[in-house]
Amino acid sequence: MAQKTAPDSTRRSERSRRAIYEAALALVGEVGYPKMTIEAIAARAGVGKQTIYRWWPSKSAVLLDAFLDLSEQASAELSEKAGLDEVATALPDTGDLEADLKYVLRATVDEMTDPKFDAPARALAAEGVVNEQLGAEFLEKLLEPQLQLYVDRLRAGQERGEVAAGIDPRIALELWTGPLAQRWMQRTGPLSHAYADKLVEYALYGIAPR
Amino acid sequence: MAQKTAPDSTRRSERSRRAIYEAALALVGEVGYPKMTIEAIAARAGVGKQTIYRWWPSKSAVLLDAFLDLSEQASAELSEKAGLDEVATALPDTGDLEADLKYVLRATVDEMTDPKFDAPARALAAEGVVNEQLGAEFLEKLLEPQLQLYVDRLRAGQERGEVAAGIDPRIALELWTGPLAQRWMQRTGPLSHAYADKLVEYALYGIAPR
Amino acid sequence: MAQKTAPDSTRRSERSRRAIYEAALALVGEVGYPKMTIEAIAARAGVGKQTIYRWWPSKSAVLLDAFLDLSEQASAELSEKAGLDEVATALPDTGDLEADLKYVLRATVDEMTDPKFDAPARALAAEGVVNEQLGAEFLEKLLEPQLQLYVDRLRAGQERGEVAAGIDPRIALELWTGPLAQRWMQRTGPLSHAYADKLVEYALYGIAPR
Amino acid sequence: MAQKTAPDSTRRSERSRRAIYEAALALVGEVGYPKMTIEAIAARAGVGKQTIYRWWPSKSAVLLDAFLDLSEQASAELSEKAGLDEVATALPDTGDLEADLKYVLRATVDEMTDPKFDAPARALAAEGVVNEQLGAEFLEKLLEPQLQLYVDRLRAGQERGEVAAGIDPRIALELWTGPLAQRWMQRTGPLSHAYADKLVEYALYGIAPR
DNA sequence: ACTTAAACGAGACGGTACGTCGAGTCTTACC
DNA sequence: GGTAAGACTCGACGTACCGTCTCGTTTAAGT
Repeated sequence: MAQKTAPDSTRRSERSRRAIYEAALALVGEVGYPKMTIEAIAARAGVGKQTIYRWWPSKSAVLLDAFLDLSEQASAELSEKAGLDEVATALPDTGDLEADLKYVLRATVDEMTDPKFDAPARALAAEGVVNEQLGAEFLEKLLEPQLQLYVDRLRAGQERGEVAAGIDPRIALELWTGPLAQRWMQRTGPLSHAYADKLVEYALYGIAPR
Repeated sequence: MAQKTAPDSTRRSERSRRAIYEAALALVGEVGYPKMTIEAIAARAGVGKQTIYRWWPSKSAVLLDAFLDLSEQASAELSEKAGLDEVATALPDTGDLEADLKYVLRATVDEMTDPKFDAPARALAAEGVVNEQLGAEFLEKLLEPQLQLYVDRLRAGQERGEVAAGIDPRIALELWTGPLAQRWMQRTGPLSHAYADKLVEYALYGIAPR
Repeated sequence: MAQKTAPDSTRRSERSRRAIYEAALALVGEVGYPKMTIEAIAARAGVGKQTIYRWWPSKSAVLLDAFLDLSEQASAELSEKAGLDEVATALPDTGDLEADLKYVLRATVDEMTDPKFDAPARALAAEGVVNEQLGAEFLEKLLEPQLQLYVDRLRAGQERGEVAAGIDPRIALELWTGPLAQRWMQRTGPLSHAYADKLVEYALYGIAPR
Repeated sequence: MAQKTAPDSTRRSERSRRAIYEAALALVGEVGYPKMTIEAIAARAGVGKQTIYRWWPSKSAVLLDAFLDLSEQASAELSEKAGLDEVATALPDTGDLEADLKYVLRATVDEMTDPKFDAPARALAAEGVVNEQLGAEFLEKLLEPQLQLYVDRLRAGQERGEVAAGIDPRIALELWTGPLAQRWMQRTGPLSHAYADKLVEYALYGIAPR
């Protein structure tokens, strides 16, 4: 079942790939997603259109890869600053779930607020809402790994009695990721550290009188 | 601050307006948002393109109005079926917050699952993520009124002691709207009545051991 | 065989008619024939589009009437200046054909050079080349009467022996009108009094050695 | 003074160029110049609109090139039929100017009467009346070369005493080209061989009694 | 080091949709 | 009933990108 003579990735030009990522990210920030056209990316990257079409099926796929690349770099840098040899692979676990969650959510708020991430991330999120295939990839490569960290931390908490035994971690984590995502995507309210803190508290202790 | 000789809305063709709404909703369902072009809407509605451009600035604006119209009709029908003279303007309040919320959230899940609503709503939600202006209008005209119902119900609950006094209703309601929105938009998990129920329970009582 | 309820010309607005003529002539001069649109004429004349469509079938017809009106006014003025009670209805006949023709052709050159006449006349001439119906009307109402004057003068000349007996006046006159028309329409050379004089001489005496 | 990144003519599609010429000529004949739209040409030629806009600035320019191409082909064919290796580059010169002119003018009348040439030629002539730029090109590329042939023949005649010494050939030739052009463009009378003959006679010997 | 095939830049191509303009028709309100 | 105003359907405009397809020109692997 031969592809249309699939390209030989060993001979791929790294130079072009990087230039395309940079062009895509720059354009989505400067002129917005709809005007981030394949032609514009090619022109800005000094690359032939065919080179883009050879390696990606659509402009959203280009942007997704560019953004994944950006994220990797960013988390590598972050880990480096923290003096680590490797990228962090788990949430902090000080034994105080509330504090740990607040710490992480504040960082998430900061990232959502950073314009460098905001433009491409919004574009991808939006595309994913409507384009199931891209949404799945976005979910799998970006969201899921992050959500899994919460699952792990919650399970650890459960073992230690920080979290009630019957709780499904997969649903529990949505008590804060959901609201954050909604405020970010639909702008239903401001994103702040104070808000993040409140979310954690409400999620942990509920809104009914104890 | 004169527009470009704004059109005279008293002479507007009601016939065309309705045909445009129907065409837009049908197309977004049948071929998806990207292929729901202005030309296709015009052709299907038997209308000149100019008639669309005269009254709306973009295809997303057309779809928004079409969807608002659809929502109005739908809620009018719903109220009628329920034997009411007017459209429902508040959440049920039986004195049992948990039950009331579950009832409403189950209905919300059903709506999110209804393909008639799904396609246009997704398209608008996606557009709103990226297009701040449209997002604001979507929020103001559709989301906000619904969120306000929760605020009202929660305040009533607070007075009656169903909800802790210090709770900010505006944040509290996100404990369930956020997760639902996220599952719907980002497909992070299935949308079911059982899920809705769990959300309400977690939100009310928290995930920490009581 | 009723027309589409033919308009009642007795109730026609003279005011509008004049305004339309002025607008058409002004526009054809200022922006050229292709941009002399019905909408532009209506707007400039402060007139509804329908008023134009009621009385004329096309923009070329409007321009033709406007130009005929202009010509009438112009020749009326001319006659007035010459101290005549009526419009001139014949070429001068001093008994010297060569002198008479030179006099008339010089005047024709002057008119062709006058920018007030040039723009609309060119537009109409061009339209007439391609649009047989308009061409016929242009010929009948404008050209033919002028050509007839030459026929009359030539016949008078023939009786007096100024013109050879066997000559067909209808063809003879084209020896100067043809070249003038060509230089004007196709810009094959400059239009000047000297050129007009030469034409008359060549036409009268031929180019072969006598 | 760089154009807007002028296209690379070495990579131009010959196939498309020919198809466009054929479509333009066919359309101008079938539906007339005003309905010979760029879109119709593109559709008929099986070509994208952009391919037309890339190489020509307007539909009149397309038609001019198509017509020039047609003329070249036609005169090539003509020469071939006459058993010549090259295209004829001069008028016949038998020593009898009258006969030579009559021969050529009869051929001109035939061409003006041929519907294959008539439609595009009229359209171009009309456009040239109003559009100075196109008129100049029409003149330079089509008319001028033909007129020059007369100049050459007349000068030869002058040397041989067929034409009076003082005659300006550039004006003399208009004695027949002007009338022919006028009859063709303005339909002031029928175009026939007899008419052509008369024109030559009048032009050579004048209309005054000898 | 040389050959050679694939990736590359460039950009012309057949298309689709854009947003605008004007044509010609129709309706409304005014005089 | 003619008129000014202007909304309507329709079709073409000229532009922007799409995704495909040549063109030479690098460039890197395998001799």
